[in-house]
Amino acid sequence: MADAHAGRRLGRATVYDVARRAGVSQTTVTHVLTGKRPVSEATRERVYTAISELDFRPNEMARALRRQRSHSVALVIPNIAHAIAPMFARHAGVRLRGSGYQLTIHETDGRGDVTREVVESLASWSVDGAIFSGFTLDADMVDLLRRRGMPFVNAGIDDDLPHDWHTVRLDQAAGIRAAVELVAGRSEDPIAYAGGPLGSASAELRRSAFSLSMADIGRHHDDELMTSGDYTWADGRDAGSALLASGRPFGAVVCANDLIALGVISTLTQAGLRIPDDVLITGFDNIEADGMVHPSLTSVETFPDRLAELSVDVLLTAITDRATQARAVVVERELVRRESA
Amino acid sequence: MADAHAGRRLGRATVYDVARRAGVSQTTVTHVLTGKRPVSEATRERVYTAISELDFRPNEMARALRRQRSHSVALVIPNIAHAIAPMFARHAGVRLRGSGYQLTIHETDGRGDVTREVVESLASWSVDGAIFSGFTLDADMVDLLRRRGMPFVNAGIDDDLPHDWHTVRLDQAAGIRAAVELVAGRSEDPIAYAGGPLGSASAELRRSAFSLSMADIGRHHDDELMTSGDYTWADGRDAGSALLASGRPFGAVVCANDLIALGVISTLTQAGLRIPDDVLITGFDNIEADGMVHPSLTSVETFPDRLAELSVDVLLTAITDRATQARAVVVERELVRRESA
DNA sequence: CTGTTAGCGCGTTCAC
DNA sequence: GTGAACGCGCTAACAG
Repeated sequence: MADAHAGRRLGRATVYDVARRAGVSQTTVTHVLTGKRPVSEATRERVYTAISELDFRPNEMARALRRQRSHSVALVIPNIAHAIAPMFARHAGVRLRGSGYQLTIHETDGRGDVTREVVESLASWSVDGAIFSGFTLDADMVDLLRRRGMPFVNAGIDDDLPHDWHTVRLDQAAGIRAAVELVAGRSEDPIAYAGGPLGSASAELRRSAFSLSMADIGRHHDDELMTSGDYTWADGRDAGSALLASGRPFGAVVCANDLIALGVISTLTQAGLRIPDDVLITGFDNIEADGMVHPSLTSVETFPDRLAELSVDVLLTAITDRATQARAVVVERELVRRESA
Repeated sequence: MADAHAGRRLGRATVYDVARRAGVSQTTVTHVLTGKRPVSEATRERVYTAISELDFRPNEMARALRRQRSHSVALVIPNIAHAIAPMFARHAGVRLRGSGYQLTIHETDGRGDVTREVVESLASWSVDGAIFSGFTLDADMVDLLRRRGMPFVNAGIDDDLPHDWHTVRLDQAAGIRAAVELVAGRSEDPIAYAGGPLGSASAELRRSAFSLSMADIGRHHDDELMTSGDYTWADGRDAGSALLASGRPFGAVVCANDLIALGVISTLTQAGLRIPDDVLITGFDNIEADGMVHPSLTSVETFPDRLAELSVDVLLTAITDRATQARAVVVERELVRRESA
């Protein structure tokens, strides 16, 4: 009988080649590979030998086409080089590989149109699910994802709205509260707040967490001692100047992130104030630089590893069991004490 | 006549659906999509209408299977969260998307066995080519890549050996030389060197670049004023202590990287020395923290964007024209002057 | 426990 | 300028 497959073999061995060499059918080879049905010990043995002799590897594209899923998960983020994104990506990747999945990374630059385009493309790549991290999905996008039947989780979001999709939140408020309690316990003087940009959900949340925490511990906050600006070192310097210019005395500055804190320290130090003797400073994010500056910066740690692992776990559950109700997980934050407070 | 394809449509529209709706054949739809053969204006119009009406998107897995290439390239790195890796990944991704490619990232933790496994898997994903960054490929791996017919480029390597494959090197020596010349022009006192780990190719290269540069400008280097240690802040602190303990006077410390430099500054400052008045300090890598410390750190910049773009360009050329001779590109480095020197 | 057969959705001959 | 038909390599009914 003519061999329909003979004479191919330009590149790598196929299941068919393995089957022929092992003297079995393609089906059997597949089932040795996937373990989806029992194969006799002897046959399996022969198949494995053939596989290693031919240096066979299943073609993942063919698999994905056939199965309609690629055993890969997408991470969709604004910027892979930003803040905790690299750590998040790293830990998510490790966790996923542990479960037999591959991670692909897609940047959006924070643009909605790009995000939409990415989502559309994910479906055509047979991606099994997606993790959206570092921003909150809008209703349109959620709708699109659902229409495409793509399981997803929205991770690292820092608003405090209720959402009816899987979320893994960062507990902003708890971090700020810990910082407030720390400095309040160490200084009777007024406590200042160097905040993030007005209008940013995350910044507003941190700001109100500050006010609430102050009220909770019976301390009055002074609006003159609250600044706002971008999450940058330069704006942190400005914040420091503004606080000094206010003429109000203050014994501590709780900052909305580390870059701002470092800027504040820079200004105050230049003005002759000593940290932490004259003013206590706390940051937020616990970036690498915190331990390398003088004074080293007390900061609120986000756990990118926990965040990533929880996100992956939630997603994998959603992939396996598409009917699960929307889960909302919260990742705690923790104060890392250093010299500045 | 029975329609063999009728009744499917569980998920997304296929070329066949588009063809039927536009009243043409699959073939024509494909050719409208790929532009690989002329299609009359009228037909094309009808096809496009059908495409948008059905919200059609080609299934990338089917394409990849058919074409034996996925229009994607792999970035293989030890650790996505390390040093310039995030920036590299970002710029490589942007550049690739600009050319219609998708980037996938694969971490190896610096382990040879993982690297090998990754390479094997790349072939089965029909990846078009690979960028290996942050380490030098060994002969075995190169051999494997060639057997698999996978175009690749080895980027961000910092040894100075000749290689017969596509490379994009970092010019270590030029950066060190610039630092030496800068501090030599500003201080007549002996120049110290705080180096990286003994035995690391990169560290050895930087160290010898230091010695050579010193010789070139007619300055004698003192072995007592040369330290070694890991590329960490802690080891930088030790380096600073060692230099002080040597009892030799020195007017500058050229450091093998920024973390070491920040550690050195930390120690020297604590010992009462003023930077840059008493001692000039230079770093290497130009990390984000450099601009946020006091004094801010003069450092040697690596251009991750240039490195990434050149790597992509070399790779794409190799993919297009597999016969090109091994290319060796060098990315310059540049001194960024700040307060410390 | 094993084999036969029919596609997954597309690109690409070969024919007209 | 357009179609019919085949197969990329694999998995999954269906059969025995």
